[in-house]
Amino acid sequence: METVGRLAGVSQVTVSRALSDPSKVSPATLAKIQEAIAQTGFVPNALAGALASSKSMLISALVPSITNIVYSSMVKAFSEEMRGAGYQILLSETGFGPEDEEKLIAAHLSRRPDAMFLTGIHHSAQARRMLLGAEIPVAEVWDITDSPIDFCVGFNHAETGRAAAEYARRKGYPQAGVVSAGDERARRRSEAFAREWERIGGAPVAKMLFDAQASLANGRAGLRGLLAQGFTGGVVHCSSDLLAHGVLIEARAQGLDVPGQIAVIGFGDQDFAATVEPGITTVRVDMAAFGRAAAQAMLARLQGAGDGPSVIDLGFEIVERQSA
Amino acid sequence: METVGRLAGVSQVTVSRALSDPSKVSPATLAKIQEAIAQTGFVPNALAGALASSKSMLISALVPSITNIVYSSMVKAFSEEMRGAGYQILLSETGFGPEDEEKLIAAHLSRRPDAMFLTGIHHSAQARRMLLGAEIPVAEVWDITDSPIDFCVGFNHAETGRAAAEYARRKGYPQAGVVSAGDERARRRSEAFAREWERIGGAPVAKMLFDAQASLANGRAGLRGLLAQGFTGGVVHCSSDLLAHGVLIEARAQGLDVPGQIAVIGFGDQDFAATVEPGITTVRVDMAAFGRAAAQAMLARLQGAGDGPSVIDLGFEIVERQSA
DNA sequence: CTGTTAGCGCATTCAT
DNA sequence: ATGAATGCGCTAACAG
Repeated sequence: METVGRLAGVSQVTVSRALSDPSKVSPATLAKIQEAIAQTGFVPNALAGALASSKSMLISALVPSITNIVYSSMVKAFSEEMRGAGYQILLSETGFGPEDEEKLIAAHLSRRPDAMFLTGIHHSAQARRMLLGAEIPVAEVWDITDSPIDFCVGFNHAETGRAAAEYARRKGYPQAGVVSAGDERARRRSEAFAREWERIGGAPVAKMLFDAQASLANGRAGLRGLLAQGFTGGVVHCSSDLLAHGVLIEARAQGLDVPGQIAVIGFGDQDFAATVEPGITTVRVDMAAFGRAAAQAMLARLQGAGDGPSVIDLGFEIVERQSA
Repeated sequence: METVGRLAGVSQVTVSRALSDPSKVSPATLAKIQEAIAQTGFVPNALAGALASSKSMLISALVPSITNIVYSSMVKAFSEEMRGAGYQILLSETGFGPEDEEKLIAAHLSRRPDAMFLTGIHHSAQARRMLLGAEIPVAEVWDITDSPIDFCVGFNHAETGRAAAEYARRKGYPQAGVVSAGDERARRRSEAFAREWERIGGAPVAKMLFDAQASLANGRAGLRGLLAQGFTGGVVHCSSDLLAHGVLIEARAQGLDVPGQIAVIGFGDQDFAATVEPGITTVRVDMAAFGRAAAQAMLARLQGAGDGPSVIDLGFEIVERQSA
């Protein structure tokens, strides 16, 4: 800025002003400064700016996996919204489980983000302490709790399982099975389905619980596993649409009619759920909406507009298609 | 650090040393400092550190879309590798097209990243100038060119199309069609397929070129479009496995035999390509490998180990399955 | 092994 | 509308 200023015949402060609030500088000098910037190829140093102003315009975001469309579409919506307000996103993957998350949170906080986006509501005590100590807005997204660190945006996972169980019972399927991916929230949905199914009179539920992430291959293996357990037909509750699609493929490969012999309920309402044949009956949750809602609540806090609600439940809805 | 130092009975510098290189501090004071840190909940300010040392330990990464598994898996592999060396990733979406990319590059450079990860080889002149001016390692990934800004890691997109055409001709399919997504590289693959197919004696190629991203729905619409154009059967080259899967679904919905009436070639060898039925014949490119290779080359430059090769061609391979 | 002295490049007072 | 002075919290020499 010093150099640019000299070239424009003004001081460093004036250059700073021209950049942060052009209206505070006379049009004539503004023009000279802009020319000097163009000539020198000057790029302001945001590190120094952040240090001086203690506003980094940086938002930290931590998700379990960026290759998982559920999280990446949340982050996408979130960052588009935040970018509109001038913020950039420092994104990291935590994997599933709070161990490494703690180190990551520390690393992120050292960059003095203006706010933080976290996935889920389970964080180590130390992590909570650090977050509280940072005194910045913290969003916990994709799940809800009564005691968020700051605020949470999500829905009740167990409730989706119960709703699916009730739906399936109403349809009169003779048996039920679940196929579930390894993450904690997926398990909670599946467990809730099974428990509710049995509670309202269903026969004991066959289970295929994977440790790995959801994939088509696991969906196929899941149905094979259920059949091997003596599951002879009925409804299969899957912790994600991807698994549901895999079950569909395996059912067809085995010559089983869907939904006549095997009915399938997915989760997520990904775009392909409506496109495959038969269409997948599923639980719709609007991933992008979580990202947007988190961003809006965060921006409100960043702009000091009171604290707003601390629990934002966006709910879900069962979408009936042909698979169940 | 001042506060921590007072608590530990040492000066601020000693605290700095204890953090950056514990071996430069006596075990006794180190212990005292660590205790003081624990008591105060001190989190070092990486902004100040970066400003003072001109090493931000930050890597900028720009991808067209984070919800696209192709890019997100590249970034995933890249960031895992870079994180191992202590770097964090500042990630942004550029969308497709170099317009907004320029602004994003400027925004990223203002944070003084130690290096930059770019997708593709097409960047505005102004962007190139800024990047060159920043004097940092720049990786251009997922495509290759003879004149990278710094270095590139990718493969020849047109060549994949030509290889697919040759494969398809050898198989003797009577006609060919292409279904292509909107991005420039997808187009290049599709165009190369069509041109080569016709060059080596194939009949004129029917085309369905979408402006949008690939999706199952577009794959289905693509096959419908080809059939409407008078395509009566033969091979369909798709710019991605997702489109290929959509074509497969539509073919089945229309009662067309695969590969008897409709043969399908995809691109990418995503995990589902081997799982669906019939398995998708496709062009395998190892997304994670691009990320890793980019990271390794970047780390070498960051550690000043000469400049290394500036064009890293990781190639591709055709994977034959049942669909073609 | 530890402390002192200078900046890093800006934003933020307070002047003028 | 502009400038001078000060400090954000740290690292990098240089002493001792």
